[in-house]
Amino acid sequence: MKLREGVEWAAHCCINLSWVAPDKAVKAARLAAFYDLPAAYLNKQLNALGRAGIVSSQSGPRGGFRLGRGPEQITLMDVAAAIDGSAQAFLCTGIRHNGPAGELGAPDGYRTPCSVSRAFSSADLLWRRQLAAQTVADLAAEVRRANPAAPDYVRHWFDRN
Amino acid sequence: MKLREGVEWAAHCCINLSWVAPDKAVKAARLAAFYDLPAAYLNKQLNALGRAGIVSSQSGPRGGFRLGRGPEQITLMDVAAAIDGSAQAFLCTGIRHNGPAGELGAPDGYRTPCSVSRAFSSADLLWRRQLAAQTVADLAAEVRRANPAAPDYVRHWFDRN
DNA sequence: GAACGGGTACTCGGATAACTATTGTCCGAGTGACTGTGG
DNA sequence: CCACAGTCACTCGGACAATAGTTATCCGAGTACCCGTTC
Repeated sequence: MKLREGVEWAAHCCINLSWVAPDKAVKAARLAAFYDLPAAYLNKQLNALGRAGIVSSQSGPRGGFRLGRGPEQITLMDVAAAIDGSAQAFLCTGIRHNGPAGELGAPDGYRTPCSVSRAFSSADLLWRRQLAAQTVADLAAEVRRANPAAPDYVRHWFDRN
Repeated sequence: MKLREGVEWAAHCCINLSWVAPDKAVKAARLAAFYDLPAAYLNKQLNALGRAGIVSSQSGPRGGFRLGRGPEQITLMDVAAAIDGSAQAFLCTGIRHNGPAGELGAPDGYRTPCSVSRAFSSADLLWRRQLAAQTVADLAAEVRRANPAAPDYVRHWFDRN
């Protein structure tokens, strides 16, 4: 089980975007440069955030990305789902319906869902709840507590160019 | 984020193995036939379970697999870790140390762990706890509740050959 | 009749190949800003 | 001086390639059983 690397990038970018002036768009290349990331690929991830409404984008000169809504309205689950998809980790393929095992459920098939599937779903649910409980604003506040200079530093760095 | 398909197979096989006589080994081909799975590939997964001590294996005629310990001692987390690896879903690559972002932590580097990483770790922890709280014995009992005929059916089917 | 040794068939285990998904790159479409011209 | 049209440079967005990871297959190593032989 592995999350795509883009999730990390996207989360950090959201935090940074929460610190720049709301009316200022930051272009992908600039966001990438802050962490030495491949610009074109980060752009791809930001596209995904855009499709999910987490950021809004604008083409052309003075274009770029900005948060699509307040940072307290964006959860980590939103970000993870936008980049990595919202499918749950365990996909029940229903193997118990195949072969001799299928006879057990006859004649009307299994009625209750697979116990294995339910077990994993319950774990998934906790994972999702925990991510949904943490917003970009929360993370930004935490970063600020550990490093009070961060917001200003970020804002000014993105203001240049 | 996606778990390997083998996790599902392994979980079901563990449940089935919990129902056959403890001194009877079941060969991979037989376990596979029960669900119409590719035998050689399932064998690979069972190898992984063996390396983790979840099942014990024996070569040669009358060989096969059996549970390495009582089903109440095997958690779903054990199974998932054996097949899918125990690394957590979110791997912090520490991008904040790269490029201009790295200057923020200067001169002695960041001291507290990345807030994004911590957020995902907390979700991971809940996921793991939930899986670790459910044993193969629990799942087997649940299957039995939904379908009381299952244990006998399985035991007898695996007894033939 | 019992014990022993060799052969045989069977099953796991890891090495090898095919395939799918993720990661990375590139170029075209769209957009706003700038410049020069005319009123 | 102001308004306007044309041109240009810039940035996103999706199409295309490279790489890594997962899925599937195959053959060799090891093991217990069976059978024939010998004491």
